[in-house]
Amino acid sequence: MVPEESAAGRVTRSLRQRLLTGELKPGAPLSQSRIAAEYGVSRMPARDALQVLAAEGLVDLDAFTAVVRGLSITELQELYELREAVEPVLTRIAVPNVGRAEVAQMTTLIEGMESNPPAVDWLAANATFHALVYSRADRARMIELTEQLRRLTDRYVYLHVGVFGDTDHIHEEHRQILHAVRNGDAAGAAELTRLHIATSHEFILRYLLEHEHMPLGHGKGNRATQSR
Amino acid sequence: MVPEESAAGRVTRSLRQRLLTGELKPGAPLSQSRIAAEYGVSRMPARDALQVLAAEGLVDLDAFTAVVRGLSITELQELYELREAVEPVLTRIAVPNVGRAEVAQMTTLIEGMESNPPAVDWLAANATFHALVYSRADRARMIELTEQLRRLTDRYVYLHVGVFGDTDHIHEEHRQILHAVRNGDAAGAAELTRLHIATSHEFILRYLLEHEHMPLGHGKGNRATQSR
DNA sequence: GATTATAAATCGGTATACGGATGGACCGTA
DNA sequence: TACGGTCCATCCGTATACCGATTTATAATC
Repeated sequence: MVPEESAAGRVTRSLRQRLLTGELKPGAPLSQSRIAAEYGVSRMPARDALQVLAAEGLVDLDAFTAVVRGLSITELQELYELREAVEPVLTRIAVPNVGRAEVAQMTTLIEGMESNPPAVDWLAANATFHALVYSRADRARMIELTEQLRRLTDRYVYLHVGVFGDTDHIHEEHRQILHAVRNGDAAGAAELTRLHIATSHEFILRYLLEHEHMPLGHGKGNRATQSR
Repeated sequence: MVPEESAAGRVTRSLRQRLLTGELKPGAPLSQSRIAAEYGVSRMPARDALQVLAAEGLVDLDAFTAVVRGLSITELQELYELREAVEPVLTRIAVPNVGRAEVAQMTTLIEGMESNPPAVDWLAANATFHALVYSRADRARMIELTEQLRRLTDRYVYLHVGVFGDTDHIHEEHRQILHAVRNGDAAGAAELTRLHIATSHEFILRYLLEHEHMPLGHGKGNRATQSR
C-alpha cells in the first residue's frame, strides 16, 4: 500500500520547505491561483496547503490574500519559552525508556556534528539527536508540538543568523545531556535540556538585538487556526 | 465592518460545539457529504471545517473517512502535562501587567462561581477567570495553545465526569491565586496555577481509573496536521 | 496636476461535476 | 451453508465554473 501522496500533500511540503529556507520572504503574498498555476494543479490543493501551513503558523490567512508570516522578536521569544517549558518534560518522561540503541545513535550523531561545521544538515543532526530521546516518551502530541516549535525557531536561526554561538559549548552540552540520559538521570537530563535551549535562546536574542535589522515583519494576526 | 461569517466558519463553530458537548461521539464517522447536506451547504465548507477541527485535534483525518477523535487516558494525561508546563509560564509573565480592572472582574467571577453549582457556564466562568490573567502576558501563541488544551480537557471533563471534586477546594485555590496575583507575586501565582491544574488532573485521572468504562476510544493516529 | 469616478483585473468562497478507490451487499457456485 | 466474485453505493481528491468583494488601473472632472 504505497502512500500515493496527494497533490495537496506535495504542494504543502514544497511550500513549507520554501518558507523555512526563506525563499518565500515574510510579507510576500500567496495567491491561491498563482500557487496553483506554479504547481500545475487547480486552486483546491493550493487552498488546502495554505490552510495546513496557516495552522502551523507559517502563513497568515487574516489578510485579504494570504501572506508569508514573519516572526517578531516577541514571538521568537515566545517560541523559545514554550520549548523551555515543554522539552524538559518530554525529556524527563522519556529518559527511563531510552535504551542502548538510542544512546549509540546519539553518540554517532554527536561525533558527526563535532567533526562537521554547522550547516543545514548540522541542524538536522541536532534535531535528530534530541528527537531520539523524545521518541521514547509515548507523548505523540508533545512531540508534534515540539517539532513544530523547533521548525519555527530553526527557520529563524538559519534565515537571519546563519551563525552559531560557541559550538564547542553546544557540543559540551550535548555530551552532558547524553551522559545524563545514559545514566538514567531523568531530572538531570531535563534540566540540562532546559539550559541547552535557554542558551541558544539567549544567544540568538542577543544577536538579533545587536544587529537590529528588525528583519522580519510585524508579528500581527496570530489567529492561526481561524476559519475566516 | 461586520465579520460576515463565512459558511465554513459557521459549520466549524457548530461542529466544534457538537464535538465538545459529546453530541458527536468518538469513533463516529464524519462524512463531508453528510455534513454538507445537514448544514445546507456544499462539500467545500464542510471539508474546510473538518480540516480546521483536525488541526485542533478534535477530528482524525487519517482514517479513510474522517472520524471523531477520542482521548485515551494517556492522551488526557499528556494534555494535562502540557497545561502544567505552559500555564505557569503564562502566569509568571502576565502577573506584573495585571491591573485593578482584571482583579475586579476576577473577584466577580469567583463570587459567581461560589454561589452557583458547577455546570457548563461554571466551566466557562472558570476559563474566563484564568484567561483574564493570561490575557496580560502578550503571548498570543501561548494563549492560543492554552485555550486549545483547555477546550480538549474540558471536553473530557464534562463528557465523562460531570462531577466536580471538592469544589470548596477549587474555590480556595482560586482565592489563593487571586491573592497572589493582586500582590504581584508572579512566582507564587505561577506555582499555585500549576498546583491548581495538577489537582484537577489527579482528580479526573483517579475518577476515570475507578469508573473504568474505558469510555473514549483508541488514541491512535496523532498526526493531526497531516495533509493525507 | 490633483482628485474623484469608473472600469478592468484579481482574489477568495462556494457550488457543481468527474474520476478513482474503497467497502459492502448481493448472487451464484461448490 | 460457506465461499468467492461481481456490482453498486459511498466517499474523497480534484478540476472547473460562478459570484461577490476588493484592489488597481484608467479616465474624467475640477
